[in-house]
Amino acid sequence: MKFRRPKGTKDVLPKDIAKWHYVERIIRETTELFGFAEIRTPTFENTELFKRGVGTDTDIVGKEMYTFEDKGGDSLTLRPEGTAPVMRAYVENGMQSESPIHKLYYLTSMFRHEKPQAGRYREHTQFGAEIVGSDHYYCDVELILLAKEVYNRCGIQDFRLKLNSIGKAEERRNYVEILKSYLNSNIEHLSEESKRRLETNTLRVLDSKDMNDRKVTDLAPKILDHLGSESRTRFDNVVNELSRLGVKHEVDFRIVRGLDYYTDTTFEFLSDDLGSQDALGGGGRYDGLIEQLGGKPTPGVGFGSGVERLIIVAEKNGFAFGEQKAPLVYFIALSDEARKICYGIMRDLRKLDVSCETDLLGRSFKAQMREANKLNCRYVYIIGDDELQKKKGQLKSMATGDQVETEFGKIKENIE
RNA sequence: GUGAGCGUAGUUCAGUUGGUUAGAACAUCAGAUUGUGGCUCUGAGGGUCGGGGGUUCGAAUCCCCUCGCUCACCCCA
Repeated sequence: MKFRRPKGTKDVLPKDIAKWHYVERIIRETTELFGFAEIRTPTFENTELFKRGVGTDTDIVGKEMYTFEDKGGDSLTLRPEGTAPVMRAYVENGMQSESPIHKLYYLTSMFRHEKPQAGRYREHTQFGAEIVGSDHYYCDVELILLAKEVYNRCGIQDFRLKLNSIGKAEERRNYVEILKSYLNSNIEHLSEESKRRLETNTLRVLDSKDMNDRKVTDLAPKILDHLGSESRTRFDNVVNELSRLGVKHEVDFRIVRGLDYYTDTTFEFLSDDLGSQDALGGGGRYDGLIEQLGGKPTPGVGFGSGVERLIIVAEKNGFAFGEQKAPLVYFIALSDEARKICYGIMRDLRKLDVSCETDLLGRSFKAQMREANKLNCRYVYIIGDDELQKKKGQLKSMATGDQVETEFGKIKENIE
């Protein structure tokens, strides 16, 4: 019997891990530079949280959740998205009474039962940031700036930023009625999927890729023309501020997002280096969510961004990730007695933060030299019978080939 | 859930109209005069040809079923 990893999951092997560490570091450093603090929530939550927060008509909740019953009969779900859990934690821990505003970020796995394809996994890593407690338009801008800065620092320059506003709940309800009647009058041109969606999640008809759907929606009434003055002003402020700060963007009425909690600003970052799944990240404002989860009415805005996709795009752009660090000194012992001496020297060096390792297979001298070379060690330290006698080993630089007799206790002084 | 393409050593791939013990490169390991890496040379290990069934004297090759992978639809990060 052969075991395979579950469909849609991945193994990150040692040869690729340096890449992940590097990107994770950029994400954390950049996000903290903007004054965000990390928050960690459980890998699974009560299923009801996502039904309530994300919405039962969404694809995520409707057909993509990993839901199971535990031994106590509770229905639990592996986190399919980051915002609802963070807001649950915000409310549950009374964070609003610590401070009127919180800037939070996360970097963790998300789980969705989808059919895997390029850039789409069943377990994927997302970093996201949320600003809770303020409805100031600059919050929206700040988050966009943060995402942009992370992308830039990963060598990604040529992504597209698309923006839209879907207004406040009531404005959207009114608009949806207008859109519905327009779509109904053109229903014979719509795809089957869009016909179904027309009733369940009308806005989503707008982001259909179907050519015929697009012909219909191109001429559909636009939500931006149906916003109240407050929403309209906020949207104009966001757009103008982005322009003023030199952030390229385009307004696109199709950016409606698939989660129910969004209000007002919505945005997506798209890349051409990603095949069919072209979203690098996306987000928006969710002013009703916290109330929905039982908290006091509190505004919030956030985004999520796929780390696998970020790495894919960075790689395509030839980004130089760091390399795995090689041990500095490789110890070669030519006898059992010499080996014991090595173990002691290595213990002492490691206390001094000098990285070192030695052969664990009892291999030949030549094989050990080869190993040191393959690992890219800067030095080898050789102890044979002569060296045991003199209590001085041979410290050899792999780059120059130079070799100097060095006392057992004086290796650190003779390297670097 | 729907559709298309692809499954041969660890990896990337060859494999002639079905015909002997299924190959190469890279990788791995070992050796090339006594205790010195990279380059080179020599050699070794490693495959139930995704799995099952069928046709045939004979199947990696033909047929059927099945599983897996990949990409697209869908959806999103």
